[in-house]
Amino acid sequence: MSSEATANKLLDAAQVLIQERGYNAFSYKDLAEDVGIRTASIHYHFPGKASLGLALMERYNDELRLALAGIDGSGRTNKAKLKSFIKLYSDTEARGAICLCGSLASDRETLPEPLQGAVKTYIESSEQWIASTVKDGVRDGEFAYAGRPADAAAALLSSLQGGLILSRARGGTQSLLATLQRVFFRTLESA
Amino acid sequence: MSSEATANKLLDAAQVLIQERGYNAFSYKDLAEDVGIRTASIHYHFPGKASLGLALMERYNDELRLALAGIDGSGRTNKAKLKSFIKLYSDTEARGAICLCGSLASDRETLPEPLQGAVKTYIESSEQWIASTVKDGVRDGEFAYAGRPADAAAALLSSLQGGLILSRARGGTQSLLATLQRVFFRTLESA
DNA sequence: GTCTATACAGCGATAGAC
DNA sequence: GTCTATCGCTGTATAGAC
Repeated sequence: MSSEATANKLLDAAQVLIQERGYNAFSYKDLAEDVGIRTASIHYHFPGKASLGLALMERYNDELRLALAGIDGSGRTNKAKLKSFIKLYSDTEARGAICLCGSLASDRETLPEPLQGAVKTYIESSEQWIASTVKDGVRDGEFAYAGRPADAAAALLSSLQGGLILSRARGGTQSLLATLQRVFFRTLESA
Repeated sequence: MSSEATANKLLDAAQVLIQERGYNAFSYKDLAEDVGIRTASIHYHFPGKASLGLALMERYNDELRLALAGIDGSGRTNKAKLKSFIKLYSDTEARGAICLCGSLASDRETLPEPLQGAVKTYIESSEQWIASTVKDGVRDGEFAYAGRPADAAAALLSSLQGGLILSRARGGTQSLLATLQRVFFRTLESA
């Protein structure tokens, strides 16, 4: 197995485990069993848990950048772009998972500092993109929203992150994220 | 020291630790140091970590019931009541903490089943109270909101829980919760 | 009620063979 | 790259003295 292939498998397994259980409730043993190697071998790819966590969150940030660039290049309306963004979270909800960033943010005080920084980057990137898209939508006459786009962005991201956590805890069958989307667009259509 | 007094001190310390670090990142050693006893003595009050966690969350649910009853008995407007509810979260934000329920909900998959149930109770109680208060506010002409009160409730609670987590992760100086309140009332005033 | 002493499992991590 | 073997530490929990 090439080094990179194994490293990616480790990141995949770690991401699932952190989204399911949190940063402090997964072990090298879990990881080793999922990937099919021994715990000692993990240290060849990542010297410690901190470096694995940082690499994972950096990959997650890269994926976000790629996803947002894809949405921006789609040429759709700003409303449709926001719906695509929310769909990223709906898909996570459908898997019964929470956002990697949200999971790590909950455990923030126990994270190594570089990982805290990567989490912050994810949040800021998301907020900036939402705010920019809301602003464009108002400019193009898609929304009537008279408040600050940055406020709407903070409210949307907060509700999505919180919504994923509450959705799993409620264990309900209906989609909480669909409701959050409805309420958000109602807000944007307020004058 | 009476049994009850020590038990309460243990719950107090555990609550701070869980809100800071999460359920899986605090230990009996932390608890013992905070309260000033030995780890073995904790088992006299709570046979295991699971029973301590459940007792803590049940106390938290009791406090919520009390707080909501106090707000309901205040005779203020529904808008003022909702502001009082949001203030419970603003105060938590000001302490740099997150909600005990939100912290536990993030760790859901690793919690003993009875604790999961208590978390769910907290969420449902909160949503029902918000929905009921929004409904009364619409009836009394305080809001113009034409959507379902339960949807507004889900959106508010999600944004408050997510907002506390994001606020701490951003490490910002300005209050995110104040922004969330502003956006929420803008939504309620939409037709 | 709280203590000392201890059991025992799990953790991340390292050394060195292959 | 992955292995076996092992280290030191920390976790929850128990037994029994006081």
